[in-house]
Amino acid sequence: MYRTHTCGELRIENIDAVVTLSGWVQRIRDFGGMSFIDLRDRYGITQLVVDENTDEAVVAQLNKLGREFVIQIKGAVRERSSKNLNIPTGEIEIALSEVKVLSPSLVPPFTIQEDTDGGDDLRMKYRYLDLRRSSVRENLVLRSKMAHAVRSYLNDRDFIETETPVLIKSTPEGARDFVVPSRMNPGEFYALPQSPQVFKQILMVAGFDRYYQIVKCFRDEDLRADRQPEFTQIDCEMSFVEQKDVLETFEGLTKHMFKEVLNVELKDFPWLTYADAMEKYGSDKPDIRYEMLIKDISETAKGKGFGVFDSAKFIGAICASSCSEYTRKQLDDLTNWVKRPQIGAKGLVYVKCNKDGSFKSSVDKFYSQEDLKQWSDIVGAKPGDLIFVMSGEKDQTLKALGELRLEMGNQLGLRKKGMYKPLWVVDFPLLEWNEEGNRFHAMHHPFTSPKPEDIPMLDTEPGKVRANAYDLVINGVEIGGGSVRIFDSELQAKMFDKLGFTPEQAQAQFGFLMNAFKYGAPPHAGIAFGFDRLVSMFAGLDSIRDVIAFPKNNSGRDVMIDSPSQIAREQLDELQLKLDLKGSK
RNA sequence: GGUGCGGUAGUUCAGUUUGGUUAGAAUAUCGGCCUGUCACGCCGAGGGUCGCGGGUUCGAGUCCCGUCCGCACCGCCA
Repeated sequence: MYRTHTCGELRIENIDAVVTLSGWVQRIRDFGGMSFIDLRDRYGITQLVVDENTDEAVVAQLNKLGREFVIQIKGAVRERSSKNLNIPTGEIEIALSEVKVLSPSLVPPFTIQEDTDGGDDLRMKYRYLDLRRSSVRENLVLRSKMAHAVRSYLNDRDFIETETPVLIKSTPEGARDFVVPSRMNPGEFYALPQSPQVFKQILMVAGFDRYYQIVKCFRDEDLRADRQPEFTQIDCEMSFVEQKDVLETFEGLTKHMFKEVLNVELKDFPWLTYADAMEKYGSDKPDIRYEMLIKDISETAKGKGFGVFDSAKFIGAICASSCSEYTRKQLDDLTNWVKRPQIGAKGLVYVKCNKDGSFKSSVDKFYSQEDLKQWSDIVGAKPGDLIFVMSGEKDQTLKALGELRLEMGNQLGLRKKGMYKPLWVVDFPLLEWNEEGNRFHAMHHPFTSPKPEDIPMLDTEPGKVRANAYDLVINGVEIGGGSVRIFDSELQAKMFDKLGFTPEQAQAQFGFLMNAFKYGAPPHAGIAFGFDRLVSMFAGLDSIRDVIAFPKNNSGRDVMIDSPSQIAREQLDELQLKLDLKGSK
């Protein structure tokens, strides 16, 4: 028997018990005449003690121990003479009577403790050591709890958890696919799913009525702190429902998770149309923990002789509270910040609303105090506030103001951790124009149903057609999205036509789905949540890497197992594949 | 594909702006002392391809060019 107790278990009640423990040596504190060893496992740390009463054979073995050795020990539980009330086991210690090394350890390349000295790269290479640290482990425990909360909520509501295949078919729409060659079908490839989308819709045709799956999805696109090539979705679909039914169910799921896991009670989620989100926040995933709304001041700002504004399609402003004392340097820094290529603004106009009620702006030459007062009224500025104005093409300007709004939110500490403000963004456009392909792309995916009242516009103004598509946004993070689906094969065929598919292409790519729709498809709708993002939000982290046991780095590499890697010539031969690498490697 | 920041003891970093003696600190490791620590303490030791390649210079961790790697972001992500 390796242990009678875990290292997090023993308390003052266990005094005098003779116990066996196993775990890792966290640290040895050697006082010459006596020594303390912290023994660690997943459950906690228990202090072992060696003193003048300890058997000499045991004392002799101490010299051989080092950090991260796995040992098994036996000893009597006793009360500490000097207690540590910071840890649950801090009132007791084990007087060692036996020590056995189960497995020695090399000196680890970084310290296994809360504030590790290891950098990200090194931690990933030795992820098995990094995972021994309690904070990383706790993130994964949190993840497990959240998955449990998802399953209990959905199981209670008659959802059926169903697995869908991972080796599927490549499609040209959307993200790049990861592809897998098929040995038995030379020259042909599977693709890994970007989402189980078509399978869950077919499960609805099959009459499953309510489906869910916590499932890996794959996209061969560049990575970010919140984007991994393989990631996990809570994927769901429901039959005989309308948009509001889906939103209700998954607002309920979200509230359930917050309550069960974080003990946070969320209020009902507001709805915001995509159009309003863009107008007010310059983003389709607004952070509504704070106001600072974008206001249109085009009317009052034009026609005063300031050429930049006079020629602009749109002039927008936001108001930063209590920032009128911003220095020249701070304003210059912000101006440079919005001029970076990532934002791409041409410039930034400011208006300081001085505490005495006067105004000082970077465009005083063109605008009177009365003009500036008008702007300040529109944005609702008070004396002591600072107004930022940007102009240009409407969509670009709104987005730039949205970025500035987020930056000011950061600077002013308005984006508070531990405060959660969810909302539904609804009525997304069905299509968006793609300059590169010179055609419309589905904004959500090609199975999304247009709003019935907008269907006539499909032929006249496709860009204006709204979809029954929705996103769940929390604190400016897109947590999930979904839509009411098309369940009519005719309308689905029309959608493919609008997306530039020939009937033959549509049939080849998605014929199985349109055929399925010909055999009695129920109205259905669904949603998928990005599980990793949700876990990282619950953990208070900005990156999803620390809530994934074995994440990939910025270049899509797993530095621990060193993948991707080359494969043997024999494997290529078996697949009848030949490499033709362009650059040198 | 693009922009920015970074790469110096096992590790995390300082040193680079303004080129100049033997490249430092903390921590880790090893040795010594220590009976109540829990980030133990004290004393000592070892430990460096300054990412790599080229250039400028009497002299390069420091300046220039190239390149590789890491991180963040833009593009991309239906």
